Amino acid sequence: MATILDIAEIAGVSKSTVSRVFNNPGSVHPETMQKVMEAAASLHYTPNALARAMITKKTGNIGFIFYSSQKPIVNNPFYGPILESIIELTKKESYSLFISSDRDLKNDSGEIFLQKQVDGLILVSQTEREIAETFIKKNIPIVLINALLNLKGAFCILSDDAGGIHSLVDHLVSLGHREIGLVSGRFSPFIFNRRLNAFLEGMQKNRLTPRKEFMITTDPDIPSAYKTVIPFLKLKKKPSALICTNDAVAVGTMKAALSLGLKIPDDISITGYDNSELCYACEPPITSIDAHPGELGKHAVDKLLAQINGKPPGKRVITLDTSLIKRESTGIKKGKLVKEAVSKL
Amino acid sequence: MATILDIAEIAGVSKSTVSRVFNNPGSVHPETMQKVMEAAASLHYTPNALARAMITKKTGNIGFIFYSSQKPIVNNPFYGPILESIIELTKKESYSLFISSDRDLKNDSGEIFLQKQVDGLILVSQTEREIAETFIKKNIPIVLINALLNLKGAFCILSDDAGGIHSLVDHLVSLGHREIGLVSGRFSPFIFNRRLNAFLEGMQKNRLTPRKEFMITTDPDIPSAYKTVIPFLKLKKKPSALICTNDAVAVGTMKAALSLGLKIPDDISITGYDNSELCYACEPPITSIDAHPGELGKHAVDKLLAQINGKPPGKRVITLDTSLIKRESTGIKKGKLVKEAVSKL
DNA sequence: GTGAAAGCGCTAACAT
DNA sequence: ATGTTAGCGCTTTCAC
Repeated sequence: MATILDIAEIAGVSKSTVSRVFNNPGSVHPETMQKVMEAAASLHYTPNALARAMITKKTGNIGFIFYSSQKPIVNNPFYGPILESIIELTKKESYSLFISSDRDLKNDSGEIFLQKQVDGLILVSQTEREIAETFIKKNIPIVLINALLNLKGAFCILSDDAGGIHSLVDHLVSLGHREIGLVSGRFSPFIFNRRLNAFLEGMQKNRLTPRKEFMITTDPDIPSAYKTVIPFLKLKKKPSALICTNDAVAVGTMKAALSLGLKIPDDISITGYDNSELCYACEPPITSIDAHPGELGKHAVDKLLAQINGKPPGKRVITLDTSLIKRESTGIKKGKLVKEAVSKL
Repeated sequence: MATILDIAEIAGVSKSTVSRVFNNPGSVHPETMQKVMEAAASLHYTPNALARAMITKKTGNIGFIFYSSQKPIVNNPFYGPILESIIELTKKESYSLFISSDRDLKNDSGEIFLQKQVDGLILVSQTEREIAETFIKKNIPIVLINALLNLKGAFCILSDDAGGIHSLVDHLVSLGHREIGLVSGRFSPFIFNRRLNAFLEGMQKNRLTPRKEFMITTDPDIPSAYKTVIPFLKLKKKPSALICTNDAVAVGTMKAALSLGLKIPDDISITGYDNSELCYACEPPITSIDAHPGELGKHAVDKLLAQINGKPPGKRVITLDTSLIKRESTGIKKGKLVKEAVSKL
């Protein structure tokens, strides 16, 4: 592998001049520059990013760290699009992206340990306070997505889960539903609880009493949701609408309902969350919440780069709005309430 | 940030000894080792991976390079799971994973240029011969996934697309179908053509003549497929079965058929490819091909690490089998052929 | 078993 | 505008 010394020799200049050609071209005589460029090309020279980073203390790397218990991170309707947008945006700013799990942040003895050199970190999903503190202390900028830490230097990008769930409850209520259930997917505790509490709040705001029997929990994939929900749907007493905390759960729930001969939305309305492809792959298409994951990624990258570049990073906590996407899985509640509901529309 | 020099001072030894403690613990007196470890702990020492890599010429990094035109790479039913498995496996081997697009491999003047230091690269989807050659020449091991290059040192992991498509054709033929169409998603030319040719071959093997009017092309997402396929399905003369080159295309096609009042599989059988969640999210569930993307990732990592560690990497080209997953979107062809078909089953 | 010294490839003062 | 020098943090001979 060619080095600047090889180039310097061929071009008949010192290695500092070669270095300048690449880092501060303005300060070099055009003719010298020409010679250096030619020499570099002839050697197929590639600068050694390591050596450069050692001096500049800038690696040009950003770490994307995910919560290891969040098993499918790439094939996740929420985190996948976030990662996709972060890849895109960091690339645009000429940063490279390192992917690893939070478990790799600790060495064998459990101490927090940054294996790789990075200029900043984006920590996604559940994040331990200790991890965040360690990096802040080491002056490595961090941004958290979907985690909230009351810690100076811990910039948090959140989605307005409460708003999302509220808009679903309101939507269902406006359709005449009073008995609304919740099918919660087992996500990180943070999100799990955020959505659960939002549901309780949303019901309360509408002067409705959430019933414990109408709140169930499942692994957040289609087959699990299907299995979990079948016995529940066989019960005599069941809600006229179900809010599922993500689309996979909604699909499983819907399939279960259909298999039991229930009509959707006539017999039961169902909503999802994430607004993934699943929503319009199934029949009927599912009403869902678009959390704009790409936007979350964008804000995270912006805040991280601001910190790295010493610019004012702005507010420490940002919560992004969600959008309600109405589809055919939700409809007017059958029965005596129909008229009232219609008048509300 | 603490360095080995700081530790050396506290422990009262030379920095070489400190270095040895971390790299060759056997060669150090237990007592000395103890002192060094304590000093390191007290300083929350983290080795500088950059400095180490500069000397050892091993970065512990692997690059995952994707074809930039392959836009959704993370949220892709085929490449997503590959990435997921590669993240998992490289992590297990204590490597870090760098993600970037093939476009970042070239500098402004179009020269191939490795911005980051890596021990090896996994190049996914379409890969330019020139890129592969450059890295091989620089002695950086590479493995290609879903690309075939006749080039010494270019290890290729392929999925048996032909086998997959053939098993679909055979399956449909066994159900009595004779008029089979193809809805091709616009993927990379390599995969596009592989599946197209496999279709032609598969038909031929069954002594059937593929008809050009029954072969259409679409962008590989649900809404595009839906739109593309509607006018086609309105034609009088149409096939009794359609092979779609991925699940999203199949879902779009199925939705279009259903919207036109066609019954599936009674009026038309439809197959997908990828065996993603979409297959069982829709109604009826879609017959598809599982290409075992996780296995592709595993083979890629294995071959790459073998090269990196100087072990025999084995065969240069590996083609992995696929599995046919039968579901309810395919059924016996209606009409006079039913009896014959049933007898074949 | 340990220390001294050299050097990985590069940048960044400091000169000139 | 260019060359000289020092040094980033670490590993690795080579002595002892």
